[in-house]
Amino acid sequence: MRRVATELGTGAASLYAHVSNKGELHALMLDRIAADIVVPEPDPTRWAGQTKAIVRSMRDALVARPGIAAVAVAQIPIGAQALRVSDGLIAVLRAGGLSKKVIGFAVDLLPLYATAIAQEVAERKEEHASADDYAAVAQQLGEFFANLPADRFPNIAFLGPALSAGDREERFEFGLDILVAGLAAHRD
Amino acid sequence: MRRVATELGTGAASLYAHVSNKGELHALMLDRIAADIVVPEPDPTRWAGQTKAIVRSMRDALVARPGIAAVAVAQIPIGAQALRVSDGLIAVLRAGGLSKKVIGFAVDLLPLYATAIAQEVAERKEEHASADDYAAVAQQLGEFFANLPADRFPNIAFLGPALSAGDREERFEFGLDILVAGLAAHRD
DNA sequence: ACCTGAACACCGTTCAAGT
DNA sequence: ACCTGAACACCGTTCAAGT
Repeated sequence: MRRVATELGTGAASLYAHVSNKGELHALMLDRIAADIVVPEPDPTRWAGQTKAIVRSMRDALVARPGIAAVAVAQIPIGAQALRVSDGLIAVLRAGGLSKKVIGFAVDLLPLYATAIAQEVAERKEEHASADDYAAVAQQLGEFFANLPADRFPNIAFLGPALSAGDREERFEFGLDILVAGLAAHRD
Repeated sequence: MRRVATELGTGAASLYAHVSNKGELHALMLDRIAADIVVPEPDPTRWAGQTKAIVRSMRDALVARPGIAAVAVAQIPIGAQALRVSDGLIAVLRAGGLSKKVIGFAVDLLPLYATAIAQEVAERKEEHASADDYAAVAQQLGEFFANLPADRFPNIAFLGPALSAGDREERFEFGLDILVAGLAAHRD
């Protein structure tokens, strides 16, 4: 609140004439950010790809503002923009032929995934700020796993490099694949 | 740090003789908590159920300590207990016949889900502390969606009560179903 | 109705000083 | 080697006082 106020050229106390607390400001910020999320015109033949595109867009909108993902977890989004996105997501899932029940759950599950991934990115970025040493940390972690006692952790040893394979993007896309494949499997 | 120190009968400064900062304390706490997570003896015929059981156990361990889930997002767990759990999870997924590549990704994705769900529970609990009015809030939210203009949000309107159907447990189990079904679909 | 300065009740961390 | 009190640099929020 103090930093926001400073940015606006006032004191923190002045903000309380416009929002009742930090939570309300967060909710307003989140809905503004939701305006960036792109929802496509539903196409029944491409529902899986369209669903993925929406979740990607959600993640991008959150990742672009470090810190906001942590705020998103605490909120059920009911602003105008959030409703637009929810409606668009439901439209795509309907086009995919999913049942009402599955859609009702998926409309929570998919944003949860986007938020969790975005938060992970933001939180880890805090630790080792520069993107160049992300690879260095990843390699260091790989070495740590490789040097673990194989008799105590035989399955970690079995997995080997596969445990730390792939960058952030690949891992995100894998999760997206899993989720959409799982939704497809739940079609009646 | 101040509260922990008070609980221990000292001042906050004393803690810095044992941990270098709050993050290190969090890491230690997280590994302690991981001791509660139960991993079964792998049974190839029941890998899906066993995978679900581990994720449930992860969520339970986190939900039992409000606030710790938010901490878990920022950390790659490499303590002794976390490694035990990872090894056990990999063992079950191996028994399920998943490929190394899929296991390597799944060993991140499944804890991410447990953590995200646990955080949601903790964060929302802060808002409306008593569990009795959880149902009240849920109903209020259902009414809010029901009263939305159907011409502006036709897909939300189409979904109707399905949008807010199911309690927290059902929604968690649905996500678990989706994830495990998605993993099963990725078997080569 | 909106804004302000000052204060209140908090934080995590550091550091010189103690044993 | 371990502990301490005091201080530093922060927080979000309230409230009487101003316009």
